[in-house]
Amino acid sequence: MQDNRGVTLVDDMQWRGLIQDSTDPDELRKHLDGGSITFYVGFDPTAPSLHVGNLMQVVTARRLQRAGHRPLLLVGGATGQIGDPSGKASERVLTSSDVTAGWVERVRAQLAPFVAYEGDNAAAIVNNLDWTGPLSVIDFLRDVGKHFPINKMLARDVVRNRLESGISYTEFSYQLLQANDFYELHARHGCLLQFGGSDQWGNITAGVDFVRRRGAGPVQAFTTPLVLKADGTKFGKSEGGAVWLDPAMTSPYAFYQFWVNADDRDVSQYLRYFSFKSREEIEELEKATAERPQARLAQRELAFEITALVHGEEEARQAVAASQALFGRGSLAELSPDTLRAALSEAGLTEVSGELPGVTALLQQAGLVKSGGEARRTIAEGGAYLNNERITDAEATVPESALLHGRFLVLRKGKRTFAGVERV
RNA sequence: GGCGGGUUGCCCGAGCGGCCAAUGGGAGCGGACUGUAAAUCCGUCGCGAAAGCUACAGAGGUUCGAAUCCUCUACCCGCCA
Repeated sequence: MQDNRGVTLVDDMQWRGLIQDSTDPDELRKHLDGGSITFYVGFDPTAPSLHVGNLMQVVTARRLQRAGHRPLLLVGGATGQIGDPSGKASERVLTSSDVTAGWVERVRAQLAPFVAYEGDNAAAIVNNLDWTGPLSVIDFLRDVGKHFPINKMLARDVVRNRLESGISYTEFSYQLLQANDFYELHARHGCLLQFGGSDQWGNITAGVDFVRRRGAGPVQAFTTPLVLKADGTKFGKSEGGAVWLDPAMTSPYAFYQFWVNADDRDVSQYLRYFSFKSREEIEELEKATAERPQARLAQRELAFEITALVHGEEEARQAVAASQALFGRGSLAELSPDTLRAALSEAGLTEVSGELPGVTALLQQAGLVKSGGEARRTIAEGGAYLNNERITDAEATVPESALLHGRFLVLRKGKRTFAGVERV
């Protein structure tokens, strides 16, 4: 399987840096560059939405399908109720079953648009609760547990790190469930490959071994690298919180802004990981970044593509337009009412009626600050702006004449956090 | 089961009975410089306009006055059995 220049899927993935570990590089190449195979990647519903940290897996699944392979996207209705100890310093508090059930549905719906359901390699979304739920304890212990030597399990880093701080039998058992998933998917759908984040390596190889021990397989696996940021902070956080894929939790505008603000040092790697642009296009953008970093061409292209992928082209275009309107050098008064309203809606628009509150209350109502004290402090620090003009007096009131087009106010905190107010 | 130590603001971590809303670091936030970048420097960082209020695991108590002393409760960590 290769494109017209003889570049295979695995070549491309290696160039992109997508393959961290693999069970057997030669076999992996045979599978991925050979015919069409069925693969799976799992997502545990640990929140009401996926976040950008999950995007690597989502995009990679899409990438494999585009190359002709058949994706099984697994939602962890069962494993999500148990809790994966991988990478966790302490036991997690269980979420109630019905809450998890709700998250399962949301995650399932969220995953759906990223893959195609037609053709020979039509994707399927599966839920491990379907086969784990009906499994009796006796069957589980006899058919699954028997293949897991305790001494091996205790030696795993994930478990060893927790021996001191404590780990319950529940979390200790997690990898058995995930291993069994691979077996079930192999048996039911002929799944030959699993991939996941590098923190999943232990769980994944447990599955590969398990399939073999039960006399099936062989099956293969690989992991994608952990996404790192040049400044050492965690990837996927913005303004304190996670960047979610759900537009109700992170607006498309905020989502777009997250990518636009990518560090110059990181943007090239992000393009390789997340974008479907060709190697030539990406190298072109890398050159642009090196020559004119201030233009942020690579960031803009990345942000548009990913926002369009997650929220659709129309939303992405609106995020771009809003960003241009708010960050453009032009005067806000010159923006048409429609443009202004659209931009502010993207950034977050609060309605007020009647008399305009003072600037302190306004900042608070618009959600830019949490308390009146913080509003005052921000003003004192020179970090609050009304219609792009610095607010100098915390006691100031807002005159009617400040309303753009007779109804809008543009509030800003710091350099890049905007909020709109509409007088209705 | 016995003995000892611990529980402080988002995190780590100081804290003499009054001068403690609580040292310091990190994160966060703002400013300057820039490119809505990085690095750096500066400022800020419970609520309240203020008076004041609420805070140092929880509940009581001693005291004019407690994060600091006493008692009980919960949780954590050592040592012994």
